[in-house]
Amino acid sequence: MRPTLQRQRSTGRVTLSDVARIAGVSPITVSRALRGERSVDPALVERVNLASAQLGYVPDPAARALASHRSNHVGILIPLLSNALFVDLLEAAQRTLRAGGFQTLIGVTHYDDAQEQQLLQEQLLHRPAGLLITGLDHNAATRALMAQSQVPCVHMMDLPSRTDANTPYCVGFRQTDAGAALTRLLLAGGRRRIAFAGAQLDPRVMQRLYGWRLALQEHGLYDPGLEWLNPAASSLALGGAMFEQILRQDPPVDAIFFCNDDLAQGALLAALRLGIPVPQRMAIAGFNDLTGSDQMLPTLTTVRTPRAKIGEAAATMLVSLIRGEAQTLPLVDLGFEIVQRDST
Amino acid sequence: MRPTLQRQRSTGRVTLSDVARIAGVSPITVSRALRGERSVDPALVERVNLASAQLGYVPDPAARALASHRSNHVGILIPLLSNALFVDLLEAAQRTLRAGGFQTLIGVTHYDDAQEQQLLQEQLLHRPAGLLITGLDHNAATRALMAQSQVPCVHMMDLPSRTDANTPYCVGFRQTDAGAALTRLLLAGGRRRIAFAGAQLDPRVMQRLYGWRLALQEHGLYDPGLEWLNPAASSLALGGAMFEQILRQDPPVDAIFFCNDDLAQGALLAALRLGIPVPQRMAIAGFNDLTGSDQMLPTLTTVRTPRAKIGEAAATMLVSLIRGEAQTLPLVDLGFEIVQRDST
DNA sequence: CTGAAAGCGCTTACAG
DNA sequence: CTGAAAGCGCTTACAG
Repeated sequence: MRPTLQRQRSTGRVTLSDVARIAGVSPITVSRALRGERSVDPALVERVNLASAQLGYVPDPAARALASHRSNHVGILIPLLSNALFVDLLEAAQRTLRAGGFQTLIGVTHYDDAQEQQLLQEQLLHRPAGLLITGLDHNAATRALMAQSQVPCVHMMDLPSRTDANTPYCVGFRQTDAGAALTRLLLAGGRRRIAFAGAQLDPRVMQRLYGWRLALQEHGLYDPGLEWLNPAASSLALGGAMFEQILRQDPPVDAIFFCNDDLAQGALLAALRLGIPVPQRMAIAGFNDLTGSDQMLPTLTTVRTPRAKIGEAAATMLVSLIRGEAQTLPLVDLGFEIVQRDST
Repeated sequence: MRPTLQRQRSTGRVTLSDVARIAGVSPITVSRALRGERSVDPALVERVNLASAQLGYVPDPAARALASHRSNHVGILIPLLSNALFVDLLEAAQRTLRAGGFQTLIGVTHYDDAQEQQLLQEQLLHRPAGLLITGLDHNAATRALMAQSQVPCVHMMDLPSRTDANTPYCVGFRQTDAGAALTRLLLAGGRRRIAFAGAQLDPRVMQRLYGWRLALQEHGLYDPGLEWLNPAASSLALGGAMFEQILRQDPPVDAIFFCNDDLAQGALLAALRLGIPVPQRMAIAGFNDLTGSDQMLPTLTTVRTPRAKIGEAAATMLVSLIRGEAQTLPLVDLGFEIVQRDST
């Protein structure tokens, strides 16, 4: 016997053809049965499933992607991992997507348009089945990439101010309303000079700012001098520094609405350090209800945002878009909750 | 003319063959030139690069993975995203891997062996080029999967206690030494009854515990009653609760070594709430130097761990393993740094 | 409802 | 140093 000239490239991997052989059908039928395509004889589906389980068959994602021009990846784009908010969003989305059989590709944009575009481009190379992206504001290049790719996409966190025929799929809550609601709580508590302290200045912070502005204007208490905006990243240290600045303002401020809890926590610690009584001399409120806000001294009044629910609902919506299932509304408002504690 | 019977499946995508045609060489030569394989005429490489740039060619990762049995994915396994420690580790690793042209697949194990195994299995389906995994302790099934897969792997955070021929690739620092060093600092400050408060009880926490034990034994001050271990997840609230418990211990404790900064921060807040003077009545120390520890009142003494450096160095090591470059030592010790502040 | 053929876009294994 | 052929493991597009 001469040596076999067969070219050996096969890994020991179980393939579709192996399943087909055992089930006694063609490979295409196996493919269809396993993907749950209708129009396959239920009896054959049964045989295919049996053979597949018996052999421990698992489809090769690369082969599938190459043939179908669509992978089982879902790209997720978030601004930061250092804000617990986005970690909660991400974990919930990832859990839901995994359950649906998708692999997540995570891109951290650092609030940078160029990085966002670059990350999207890299994700698109993998022909993702879907995209989950934070926010509604993206530059033209990014929007063009998304549109060209034809990949289903759900936006998280923000909701458009008005709905029309072109409304993108989005799951979130109304940041402006939340900002206004928190401000009204402070007003109801008798505060008159309420400052807004914002960092990062991303679109969601700006929407909270608008909400705050609206609420003050309703009462004729708006003063541009009460806007303290710093483009630096949000942190405890920055919150402390902003608190000290605002404390020196004249006429005196009697409440501060920080755009994120870490700033507010930093302010609370600074107040402790300086011996400023909170809420007597100064009321302090935050946003997001992050870890530790209920442990501070005094405990922090804030807005609880439903980021885990948003991540889950956005992923669920995306999966049903990918599967081409009947879609309900493109816009899901998950609301928010004011959490009043001792700092106001 | 009869209609063309050509089957239309092509996307408008630029392929290797397009580049080959323009460059006037065979597709295989393009493939080799672009992958930087040596043994291609430099003049041809030049032509290929030109043609490739001109057409804006980008290789299809799925086709590449299918043909070569290796994707450009790198799997990363970390326990949690809710501990800032792992976020820093992840971000640094991901940045380095992206620069090397790899896509990361992130799996969050929640300190659960079954989840870890499941996530690894899913990642392995994608035939990753490499693996980055947290810690050295994994169950038999996980170890078997890693070994079978033959995928290069680097372990992060931990270092094995002894080195032998089978030492896995790892980048981290000696947790035991760090635990002992921090304890010795407390001893040097005159503390005699030093409690260890641990949560989560993962392998790294246990190593810190051993270090603490060693240091106390050196001074004949070890007492098993000083070990406060709680398997629950680490949090500010838990730190506060543990502080209150330990405070009531008799004979009284004069210092507490918390296994993670969030516990210590919670303890500091509880002390403030209860009016317990820190460090006079009780010294408090943490571990990791997380965000906010330098903002607390008093500021927190802790151990600064080089997680960003670990992520970067581990990724760099992995990339060179993937590329088959000459390897230096399989073990990289990045050390740690004691940060003495006002709480001790 | 089912299948034979072709193709997705690369790389491997040979050969020269 | 270079290439023609085959193959990776699936799915698409036709046809019946």
